[in-house]
Amino acid sequence: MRRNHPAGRLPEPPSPIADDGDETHFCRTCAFSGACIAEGYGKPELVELHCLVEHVGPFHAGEHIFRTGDPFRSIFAVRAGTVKTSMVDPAGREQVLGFYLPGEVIGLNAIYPDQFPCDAVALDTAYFCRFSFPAMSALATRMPAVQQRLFRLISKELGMATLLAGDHNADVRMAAFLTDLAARYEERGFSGTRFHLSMSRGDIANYLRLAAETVSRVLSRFRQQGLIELEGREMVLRDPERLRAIGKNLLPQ
Amino acid sequence: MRRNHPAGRLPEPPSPIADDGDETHFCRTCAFSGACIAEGYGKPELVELHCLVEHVGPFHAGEHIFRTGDPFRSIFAVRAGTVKTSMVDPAGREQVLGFYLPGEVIGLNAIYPDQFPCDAVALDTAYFCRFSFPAMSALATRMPAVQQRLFRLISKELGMATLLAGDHNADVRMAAFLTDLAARYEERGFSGTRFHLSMSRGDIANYLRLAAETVSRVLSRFRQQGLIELEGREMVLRDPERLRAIGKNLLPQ
DNA sequence: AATCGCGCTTGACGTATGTCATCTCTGCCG
DNA sequence: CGGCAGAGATGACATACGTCAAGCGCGATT
Repeated sequence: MRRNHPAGRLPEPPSPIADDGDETHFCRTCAFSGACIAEGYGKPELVELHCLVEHVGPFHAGEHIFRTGDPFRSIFAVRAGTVKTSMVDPAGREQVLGFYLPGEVIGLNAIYPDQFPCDAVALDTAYFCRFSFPAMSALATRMPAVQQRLFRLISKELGMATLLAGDHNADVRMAAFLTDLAARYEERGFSGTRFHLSMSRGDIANYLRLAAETVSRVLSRFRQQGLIELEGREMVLRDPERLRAIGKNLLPQ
Repeated sequence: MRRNHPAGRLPEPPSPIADDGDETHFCRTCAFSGACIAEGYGKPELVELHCLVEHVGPFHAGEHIFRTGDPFRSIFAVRAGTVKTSMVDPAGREQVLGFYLPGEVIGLNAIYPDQFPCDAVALDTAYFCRFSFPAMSALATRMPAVQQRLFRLISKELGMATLLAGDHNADVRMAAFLTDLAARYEERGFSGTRFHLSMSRGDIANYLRLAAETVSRVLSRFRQQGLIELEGREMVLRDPERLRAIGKNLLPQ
């Protein structure tokens, strides 16, 4: 069967990177930047927040940021690249928990068990800000905006996990996945209609609790229906509104 | 088909109630009691924690504790009774999010959206401690143990939601559900092998993302296999270890 | 006592999606 | 250049679970 787009590769999408921070300013897209803005720049606490940050990386595709069972000491904000978190269930099957883009935070689910309950693997070259969690907690007790930010980050992640746990068919899951990804790219200032999928079909399938073959079939059908353009891992959303409508049952609001 | 247990009703299980708290002591089973113990009793902050508690109830079966969209001002610790939380998706289908026993806390998923994303309904007569969340946050900034407790409570809920989102068959889901329920009853000092199911088969099915008929069939099979005894909603776990083994893929650790 | 409604169970059947197998394409490496 | 491995697409088939339907038991209402 012929592909329904003209010959030739799609143009390169912009590369998502959020590393515009320095010693005294956060990356604009960082999940913690709101804490600063809320308090006003220049406060002495801000300097402290920066002091407890450590820049780490690069991690290359396939490298672990942390592993299941590692003692929980830090959370990580993605500065550049994409991360997959996953756990291996007692039957030895991998379960993908999430994908994380620049500006997002990984490691929050380690607070309760006090050790990482999952692996985090770079899907492409990735850089991070590492925040010592004890230090951040201590800071949070003096800086209500930081505490608020942490509560909201965890609570938001809880909301996402809840939605994914719902009972939805393959089309809904796939459309919601694409819409969510697009919204997150857009939120961070990247294109919300044109992006690179850093993860394999198998990872997407696993994340959505589908078989890889089902993901292939749904994507093929979406392409036939003119909802998307897709060549390899280069994605163009041709009809974001219909995608949103299809996935609405699984989307917030 | 004949039931495989002798004639006559099962004996009444003990009624789960956790209301042994007073003005200066928390209920032993309360999720917040740890915060006190960690700090040592008698500190002035403890009195403050008690000051921001308001006892509410009774709510009778079917009554709402809060509704979707209500502004988020408080979280609730269950003192007695059982609660179901659920959201209605855009297609109008109910999705049960969880069941909460005495000592457990509801409302944490409202922090991020700043309004309740779900309904909370009493399944039997229920009493609560209501904690003003702003007051509790403020207290948390002065009392690291309270902050820690809140972080851990939300993070734990995140872990549970993640497990439920996994891809597991009906037997695994049902066995894990029963094992988890038993563990939570036991943790609070009630029998972990003999308890009353306050929720309908339909609610269980919805929570586990199965059809009510499937729940009936699985329970019937578990009964035939001698794993459980069940009459109406009175449950006896006859082989908790095998149930745990069946559900292990979905259980923490 | 008769009626009704609801929760629950059980059987028959349909279907969405998983599983297995094959094929293509691409990139990598000797 | 040839061979190989892995990702992805697609078709054929299997199955777990949902849906539909019938029937039972029990408590509430009249």
